[in-house]
Amino acid sequence: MAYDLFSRRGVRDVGVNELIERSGVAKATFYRHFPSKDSLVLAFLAQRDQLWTIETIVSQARLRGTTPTEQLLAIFDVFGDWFVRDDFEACSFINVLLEMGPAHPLGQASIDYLAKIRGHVQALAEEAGLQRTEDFSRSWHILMKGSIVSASEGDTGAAKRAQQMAGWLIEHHRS
Amino acid sequence: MAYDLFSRRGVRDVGVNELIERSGVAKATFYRHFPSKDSLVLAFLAQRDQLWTIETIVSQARLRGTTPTEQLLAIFDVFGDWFVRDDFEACSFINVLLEMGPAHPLGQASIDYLAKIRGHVQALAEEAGLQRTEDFSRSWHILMKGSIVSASEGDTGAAKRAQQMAGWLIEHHRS
DNA sequence: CGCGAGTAAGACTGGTCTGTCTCCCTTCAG
DNA sequence: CTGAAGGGAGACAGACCAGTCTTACTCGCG
Repeated sequence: MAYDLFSRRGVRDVGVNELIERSGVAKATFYRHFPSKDSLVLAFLAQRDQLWTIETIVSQARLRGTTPTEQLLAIFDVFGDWFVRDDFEACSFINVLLEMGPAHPLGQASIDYLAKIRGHVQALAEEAGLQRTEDFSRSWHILMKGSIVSASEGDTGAAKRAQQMAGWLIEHHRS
Repeated sequence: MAYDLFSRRGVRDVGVNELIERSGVAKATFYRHFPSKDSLVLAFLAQRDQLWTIETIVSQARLRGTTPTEQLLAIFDVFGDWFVRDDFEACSFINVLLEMGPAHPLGQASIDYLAKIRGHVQALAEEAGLQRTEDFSRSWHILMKGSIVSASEGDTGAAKRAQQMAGWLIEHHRS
């Protein structure tokens, strides 16, 4: 409920009143469960990490490839399918970070979840036996985030483009 | 005035009342010049294109390199200097696009200005005699946008990383 | 039965937002 | 000198915001 509204329209555009009304819960009940709207947004970000990062991107990518290298590249296959969906809503972590700024607690939380994504990439890179996996995952993440922004602009081929550069990146981290 | 506030804190976070008060102009006067806040934001985006895209990124990059290829790569040298500035405020076009969505007029305008940036890259690629410059500029733009988001997260080395991948991209578009 | 916990509904507070309107002063042209 | 135009200051409207609180109702448990 709140997840769909927040991920589709952004955390700033959806007010507490609307959430209350749509979920059929009373306002006092809401504030008994969450001390503030920000704490609900924090819960949303945690749910986003679980549903999107872990259960969609990472697990899908692991399913689509047999070797760790294939699984890494498969991330952009998953992105390719995701970018053409009509309910494509970009990355909530990037959205919240840019909307609230890195100093805001919600921006900080977004930075942490983005670092977690980078951790998944780094783990796959380790499994693939690549060199300098910290640098690798940071470069890889640039491709992921850049392609997401390009997809927001309407470039549905952004995933393929990023995947090509990702292939070169893997090559340069083999030795 | 409005330019600094909008670019630093985002167009949604800065209200008309604050702009009025800081600029010492009367509210009626403001609304005589601009029919709505959105039209002021449109003017801001145009100014951002002029001051930042054209007069900072493009002209700086052209100054720092002698050949078109060097000038392309110099974009990320300019980014590197920009990322470490304490008043680094990311890319207003990306911010507005993600904040308002691609359907909103301001989101559309941001998409147009981002396409303009891609046009500058494509022109440099033409000068450098690269192949498939449309694809090239779209891939290049992924690196630009990805590194900006990474810089927002605090990765000050994002420009160097993007520049390395940009070098590989140039190589693959030579023939 | 009786009581307390939880909840729906929604009024309310104090603040914000965009945008309109009034009042009054200054400036400048004829 | 006079009158029109424009701008500063700010009240105001109407809508929204997050968050608090009151009222009335419905449960489950002893």
